Amino acid sequence: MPTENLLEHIRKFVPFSKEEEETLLTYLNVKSLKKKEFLLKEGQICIANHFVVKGCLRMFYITEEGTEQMIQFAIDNWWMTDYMSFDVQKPSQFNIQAVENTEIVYLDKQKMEELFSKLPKTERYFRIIIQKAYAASVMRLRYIFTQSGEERFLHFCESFPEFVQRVPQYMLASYLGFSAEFLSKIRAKKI
Amino acid sequence: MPTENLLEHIRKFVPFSKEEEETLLTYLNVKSLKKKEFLLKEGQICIANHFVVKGCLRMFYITEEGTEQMIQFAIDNWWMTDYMSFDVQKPSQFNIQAVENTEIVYLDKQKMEELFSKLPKTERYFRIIIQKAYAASVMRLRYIFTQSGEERFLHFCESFPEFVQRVPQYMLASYLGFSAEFLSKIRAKKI
DNA sequence: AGAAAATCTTGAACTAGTTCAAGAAATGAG
DNA sequence: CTCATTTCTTGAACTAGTTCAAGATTTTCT
Repeated sequence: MPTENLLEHIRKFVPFSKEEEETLLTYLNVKSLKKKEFLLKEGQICIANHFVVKGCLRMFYITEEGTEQMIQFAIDNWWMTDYMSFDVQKPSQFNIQAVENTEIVYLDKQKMEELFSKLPKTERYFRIIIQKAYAASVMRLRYIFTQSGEERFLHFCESFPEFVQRVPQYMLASYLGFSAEFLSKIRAKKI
Repeated sequence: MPTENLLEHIRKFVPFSKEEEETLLTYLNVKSLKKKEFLLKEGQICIANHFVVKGCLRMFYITEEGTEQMIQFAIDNWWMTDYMSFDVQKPSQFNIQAVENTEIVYLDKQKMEELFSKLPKTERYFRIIIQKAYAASVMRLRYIFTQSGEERFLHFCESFPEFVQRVPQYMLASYLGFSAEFLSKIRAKKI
């Protein structure tokens, strides 16, 4: 049951009663995505918050030069949405796409608001996970400012060894803030 | 009354009754900081979340080369804390310091938790403002990845003209991700 | 299996931004 | 008003990482 993964994740942060969990379930939708399927395209309004049960999503945009710039990834047990667009329901500047076949549970904007008033504890859960995502984003800035491309790559390989195998190198290079060719040269040196 | 500024900010996002506002006030502390006074030093545990009523705070760290790297600023009506340290009460990797004489209202960790259970609506307020801060942080990454140093500077000047006068250039340069010398050269070209 | 699409590699020429050093200008404290 | 501190500027030498282009390898699809 995909929704069970989400409940388990929620329980780690906020305790719910059986009844509350039942109620929560009625707000959730489930979806299976094929590799390369889009959840959001630049210009569209982001209408849902997505929880990855199994698989991998990426958020990216296309630069003026026409290359893809990776912003973030979400793997098992991570939420992914464009809060900028989701919050005020304005067109998004990002794409969200499945990197591999992916199962998600999602909550759309309206249901999320209803859920917050019905079960205020869910708002606590999101306060906590968004706070953690924000803290991680600040740390990412720190790495980008301080470390060289090579250092960032080595550090990333140590921190997420499984992940490095899972996404194409050019996506990882872009996420780390350098060109695909440069990543190829780093690897040539190290192997 | 400095706390009145905060109440006004909160009201923009979540409506409170008079009684609730009274209760909220009892959790808040007020403090005046002299220019260069520290709220947090690297290695200390971050015990409070700070709301700037008037003035300016900066968050930064010292790189291996011994230079200051700016992470963010907070001016009037912004919250500032190191959520990484605040959340799990581990030593911080950042400094928070007043750039000019600054008045703040602050909530310490324990009071914040108490407040969340006493008035769940305050947790909604923080969910909203942290979500906005997170969205802004993602946009900042976008600018850093896509724009050249010069473009980022010009864009920043357009977006926050008053602010550019207010902080030393070397802090702004560091915040924008390049050296103080380079900012000096950009300005020489444009004026 | 075989063709097409996607991904990775390599080298050469290049550039945005750094580093160092030293002086000039502005601001602040007594 | 003056001395000390902080901030800003400028030029020259340098480097981390880019861009372009073309070929090699791997994966995917039928």
